[in-house]
Amino acid sequence: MNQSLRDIASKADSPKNRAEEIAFILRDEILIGQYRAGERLPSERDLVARFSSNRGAVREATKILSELGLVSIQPGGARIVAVEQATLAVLGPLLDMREEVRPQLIIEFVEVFSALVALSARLAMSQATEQERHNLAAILDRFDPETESTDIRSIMAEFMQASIDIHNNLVLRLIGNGLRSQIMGRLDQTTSDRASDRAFIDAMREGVLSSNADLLATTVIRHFDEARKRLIEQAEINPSSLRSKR
Amino acid sequence: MNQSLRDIASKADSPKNRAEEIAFILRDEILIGQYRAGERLPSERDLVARFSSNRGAVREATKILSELGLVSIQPGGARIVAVEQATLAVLGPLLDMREEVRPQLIIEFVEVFSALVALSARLAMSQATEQERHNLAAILDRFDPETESTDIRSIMAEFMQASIDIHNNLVLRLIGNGLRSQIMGRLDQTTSDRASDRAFIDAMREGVLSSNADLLATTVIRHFDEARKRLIEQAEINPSSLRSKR
DNA sequence: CTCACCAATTGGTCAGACCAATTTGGTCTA
DNA sequence: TAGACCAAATTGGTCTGACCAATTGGTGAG
Repeated sequence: MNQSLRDIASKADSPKNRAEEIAFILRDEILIGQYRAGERLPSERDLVARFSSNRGAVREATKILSELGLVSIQPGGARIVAVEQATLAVLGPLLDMREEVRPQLIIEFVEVFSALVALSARLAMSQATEQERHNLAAILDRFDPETESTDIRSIMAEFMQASIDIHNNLVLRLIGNGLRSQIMGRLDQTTSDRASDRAFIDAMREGVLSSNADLLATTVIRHFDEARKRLIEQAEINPSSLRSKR
Repeated sequence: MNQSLRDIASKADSPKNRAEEIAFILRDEILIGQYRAGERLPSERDLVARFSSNRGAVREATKILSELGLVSIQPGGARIVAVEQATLAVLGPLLDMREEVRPQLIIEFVEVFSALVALSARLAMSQATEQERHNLAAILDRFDPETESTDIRSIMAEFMQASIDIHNNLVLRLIGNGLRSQIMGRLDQTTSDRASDRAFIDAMREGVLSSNADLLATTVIRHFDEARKRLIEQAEINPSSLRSKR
């Protein structure tokens, strides 16, 4: 099929103004490891010189980095903070730039995402109306193993959103927002086993219609666990060796 | 005991400069519902007049709001975005300001947190060394039902961090960062059943030492489910009526 | 009533200045 | 020599005022 799919869906964020342009460059340099944690960021005036800009724009840029949790700004100087201290918003850029950690990061994402989908499904089931359960099932019905265009990933994302709309857990919704904006369009089109996907969707459908929260949760967990294993195989490396890479 | 405990632990964020001061005021006004989603934020020049400041500071402030996902800035005007579209960073402020949604929000937090702790414990168990399991158990051992000072909540937080350090899942860590910074110091000191806490800690301890991931996960889930029910009772309202409050 | 057009408003960019706090590097002292 | 101390340079914080480009909203023509 369209082999440029993976090209279309990446490098999402384009700067809206000079400040963001500068911020993104600096962000990427930090994520790439050009500065080490604890080091000082060049002074605002130096950055002005480097980017041929003005302090206003540079200050807005550093403000963004500060919001991302990548730098800590104080009178006297701004210092780089460890990536581990940052916000979810660094996930996307990390996926875009650090090819080495990308496979591992995707695995880690799947681990977390599956738990959240399972939770969300469980919460939704505990209070969904007949109509709402029907709507959830309808989303799952969009899956068609014949056509390769129906991406099971987008269906899961939609299912997640729909279930969040039901239980309306704000915390889960905000986390979902963060994950979605960081991951959407950055995942490769991995070929998956359509038959097992079919079985998975069917199991979920049954769980939804019978309002069986436990069945749903375990189904989700199991499926994503398989997906995770597949990813690990694709990466052709064992997970424990990857763990310490970062 | 010290009755001012709950006073000490709240209203965490204090502005570091004029820009943050302005940003926080506007953020709170938005969260309080003073502007409706879709409405326009006052123009930068108007805000300058209102806060007797300058455009530089005001622009930095709106930049912060934009990073929080609370406003969308475009040439021609900035518009307020629905809270549901925002970042985890609005959780804390919401807890501080909206007393009506506070109980519900805490319940929602517990629902999500428990799932994440369970996941984190499971992941940690899958690759923890003998030493690491021992360290986890040591954290649990800090719990002492006699002294009221040992807060089971802080122990859980520490356990979460320690387990994250083991499996080193960056996605989970970043989410954990966000939740921690928003919740830390904003939860009331609720009295819990020390006996059941003791049983919970013991069960976790056993799960950790025997490296029984499933036992750990179900233990965590069950405990937090009880905590959730207790919270609902304390709120003296039934959850379904609360759900639609927002 | 609709649409094209124009003027006002708004955000984006820029230059330059001063203040207050921190940092730095040298000096003096024990 | 090691540490305390102090002064100068650096750095972020604040402020002013100006111009540009895009959007917006009202006006007038059709």
